[in-house]
Amino acid sequence: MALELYNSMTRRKEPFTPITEGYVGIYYCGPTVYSDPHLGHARGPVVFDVLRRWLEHTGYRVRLVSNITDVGHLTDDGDDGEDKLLRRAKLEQLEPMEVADKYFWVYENAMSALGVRRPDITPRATGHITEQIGMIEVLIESGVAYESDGSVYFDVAGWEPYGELSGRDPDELLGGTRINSRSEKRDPRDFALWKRAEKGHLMRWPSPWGEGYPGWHVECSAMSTKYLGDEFDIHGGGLDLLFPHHECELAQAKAAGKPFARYWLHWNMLTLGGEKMAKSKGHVVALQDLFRDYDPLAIRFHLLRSHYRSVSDFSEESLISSTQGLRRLQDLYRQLRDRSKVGSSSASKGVRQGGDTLAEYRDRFAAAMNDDLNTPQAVAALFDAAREINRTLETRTPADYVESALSLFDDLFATVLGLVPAQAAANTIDHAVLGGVLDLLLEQRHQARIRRDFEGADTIRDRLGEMGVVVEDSAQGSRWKLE
RNA sequence: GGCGCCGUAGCCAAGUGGUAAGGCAGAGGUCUGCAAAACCUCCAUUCACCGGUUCGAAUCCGGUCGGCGCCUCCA
Repeated sequence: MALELYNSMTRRKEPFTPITEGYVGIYYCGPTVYSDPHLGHARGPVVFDVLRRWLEHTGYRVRLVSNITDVGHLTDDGDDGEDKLLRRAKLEQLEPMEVADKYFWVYENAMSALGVRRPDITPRATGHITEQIGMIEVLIESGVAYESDGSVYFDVAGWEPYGELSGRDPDELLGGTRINSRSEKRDPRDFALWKRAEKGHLMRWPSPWGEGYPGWHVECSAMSTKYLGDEFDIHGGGLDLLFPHHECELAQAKAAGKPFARYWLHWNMLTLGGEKMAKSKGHVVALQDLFRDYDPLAIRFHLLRSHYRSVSDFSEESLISSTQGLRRLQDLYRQLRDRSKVGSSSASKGVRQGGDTLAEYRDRFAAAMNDDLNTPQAVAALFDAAREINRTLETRTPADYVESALSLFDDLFATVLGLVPAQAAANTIDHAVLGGVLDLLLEQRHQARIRRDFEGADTIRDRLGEMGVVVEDSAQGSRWKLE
């Protein structure tokens, strides 16, 4: 079964066919870096990270581009709105670029903790002023943009398809728009491509229209097409960006003669107590705060346990339940690695396709992922696989079954969903000494148990437990693991 | 007002015409010196409510109630 994705443009699931066979170009809108990232900022990157991994797993070569907005946006639709970055800069007594850089790295580190692989390209708006100016010039030449007193606006009325993505009727947009008599816009619906920099405005660049700074929407049109071509496969973003941001991006790009994105993917909002997380209202859960109490990978897992197009209401209770569930899968993965190491250093590699009784789970996983990235169902398939594997491991342990199970979890759990801590791979080497010492202690404890010195055995277990080392006894002997 | 979405067990959450996935929590059991882990069993005759279509609906249509998003910056 082939991949289908829900395309916001057509409002349907569509079979995914890339422009160039075997290659996929993806762009999604990253954050404006002016304050600490919150949980809502994590959903898109995690979902697109999994999309990218799934595409790669199924044989595509992917180029993933995600921007960083480091030119703030206007805080209101008036001509004298204050820039978010500038406001923050004043608040923190910093250069605007200092603010952007500070929060860029906070964002980067948070995404990294969440197991999000870095995009292939992370373009910053301030690094692409030239491209943006170039695109604006094309739009002016085409007659769909006009200069007005040092600023440039897109002429919405002059672009017939406007509204095609969001399903909005341009004529009805007038209704709710405030009439501003002193506006330099010809039409209240027109949006800024370039803004004249007033005196004291810190971020400014020279342009054919005087010193100023780019409008918000144009950066994405310019940077996505620069790195992915005038037409590319997938454009993503939060549902809250559908209008006006993506509508405007699309209008600009098409008016400049670029076919632009073929599939538009929008992830839905995260809510807190039923209300959308919003920085402006302080109604957010900061990622840094969550990281103090929860494993970042559990947060990643939690995000994948709901479908990206559904609203997901966040609570610590639900995150705890995800933490528990993830632990079960990770424990099994660890055990499979241990068993594989012990049992089959020589015979393993070639045998795995022989007795793959777990193919059913791979198929279910694939079917779920191909169905518009239904990660909740994919995860469910893994839980079912885990139960069967655990059951089998209790009774008999054919070497190829262990290899087959490990292969399944390597591919789907570790590689595609990215739910294994990065250092796990290096664990065996880094912890060689630690492991040896722990094995020695467990041997001592085993001797104590044989003597029926349970007090002594329990002391070892308890002391290790205090250090974060969990000891588990089984028919095959005792195991330790780091919590 | 315009456009759109949602309401599934204690909690989280799939399923959008064929008779309710999965996770967490909970109960009982197996194993164990104990514990942990794991496994087994149980846990929604029912999908906000009312009508309709259909052999058959959580899924389609109409209505009611409740909640939310976008239309201004927003992941």
